[in-house]
Amino acid sequence: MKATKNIECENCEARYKSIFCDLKSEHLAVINEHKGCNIYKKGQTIFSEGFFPQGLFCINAGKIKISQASNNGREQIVRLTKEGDILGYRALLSGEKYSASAVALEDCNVCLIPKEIFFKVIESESSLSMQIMKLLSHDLGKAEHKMTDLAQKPVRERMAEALLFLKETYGTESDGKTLNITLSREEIANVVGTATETAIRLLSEFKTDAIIELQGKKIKIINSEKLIKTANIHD
Amino acid sequence: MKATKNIECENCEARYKSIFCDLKSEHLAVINEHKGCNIYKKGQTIFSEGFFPQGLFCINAGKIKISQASNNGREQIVRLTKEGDILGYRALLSGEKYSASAVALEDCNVCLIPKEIFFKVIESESSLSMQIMKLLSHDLGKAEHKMTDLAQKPVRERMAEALLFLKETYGTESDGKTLNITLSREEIANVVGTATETAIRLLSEFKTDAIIELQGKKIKIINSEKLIKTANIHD
DNA sequence: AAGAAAGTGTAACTTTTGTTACATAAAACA
DNA sequence: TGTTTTATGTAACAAAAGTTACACTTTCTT
Repeated sequence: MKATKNIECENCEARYKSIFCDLKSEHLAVINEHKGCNIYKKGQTIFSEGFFPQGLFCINAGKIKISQASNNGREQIVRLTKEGDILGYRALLSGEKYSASAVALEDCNVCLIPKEIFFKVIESESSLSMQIMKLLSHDLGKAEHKMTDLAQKPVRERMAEALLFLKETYGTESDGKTLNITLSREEIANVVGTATETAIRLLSEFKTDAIIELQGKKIKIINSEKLIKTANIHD
Repeated sequence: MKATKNIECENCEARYKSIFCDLKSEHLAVINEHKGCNIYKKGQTIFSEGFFPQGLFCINAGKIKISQASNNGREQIVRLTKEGDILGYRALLSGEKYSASAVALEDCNVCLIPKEIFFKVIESESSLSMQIMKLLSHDLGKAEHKMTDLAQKPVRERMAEALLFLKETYGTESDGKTLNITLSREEIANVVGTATETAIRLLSEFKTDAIIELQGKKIKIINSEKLIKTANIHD
């Protein structure tokens, strides 16, 4: 049961932050004509692991997690996205099934560009290909960095790094300190790659160490320097 | 001190397995004209983390590991490549520094296409962009899968999966069982993401369990089914 | 609004995996 | 060829992080 809320691509605020920011207006018009918009409520699934993609999703508003289920019951959050990001491109471009599922972290407005239209536009505008290659290769860098972290860093350091990553990705509220994203403890654990209990324990420790403050699900970073030090970031 | 060994792209055997297999001959000629070939001895570095790429490497012959150093002294092998693969594209396409280093696992013959030439060819042949996007998105899928494994699977399962991955990547010798790749125990540990001692212990266990046979650095898979079961592959 | 369900927090316990230490084997080198 | 260095193997031990268990909150449902 998805509600629809159509937005014209020409007027889409999110577009200016997206890979479509420099798209020729003729191509934008084609996309606008064929796209469909949907509202997803918090917790709703945008796409599921194992299915073939039918098109490319564009996020007009809202935050979305992309996660992989593993057969021990836990899940791993592999990417986090926000307005202006595209979604579902990995599977679409590799010609594979979705290797992960996308679930709304808050109410979202997401458009879908049919795959034929998307591929047509890609072919006719080589700068868009460049943008996408840039996006993919940046993602790959991030993923490989996280691989190394998971293989080598203790959970404490990864938790610190995850909080910094959340700040970088979603920014802060007007106080400049409170993370502008609400995740459950389980979801935080699934970003870090640890058990929920361990995530809770570490957040408590960070609080004791006066690195963060906790008010329900809200996390406020009160000592950035110490957090960076705790993350022990290499390079 | 790199020896050079020039090969014509037109006659390059490895090209048929590469992203350049369908390249128009006019573009191939441009690449051939500007490329440079080098021989790298086993253990030699092709590129190093932290430097900016000057072009795209094409592997004519030989196997190469791509690994990230972390500040605890250990390294993580993030990709393994062979003849027909390209090398250094992630950093080149994202416009970033190399996030990993490439080291020859055996004597290699590798060509370098200057970046200006490569980007020129990309722009004029959109099917090549498609190929590269496919490659990148496939890599990204692999990397995210490994992320999830590292976060969730015990070392034993990851070791089993790594052996299957080595078989898939490099194949076997004529007996159909002995892996066609020679890695030190430390390198195997760096693929799996564990300590060298743990890797050795697990290989011994697999031997005891009659899953593999060991003759020096050579690994022979004598019970594929059991290995797959041990890997506990999801999906 | 009351009860049920889900999420959070804390602690004790257990398992896994890394670390240390040392013996042996193989490879490099002089 | 003998010697040094490096790699491999094994075991005991320590530390990290997962699991279990349970109390307490918050949120959802009826």
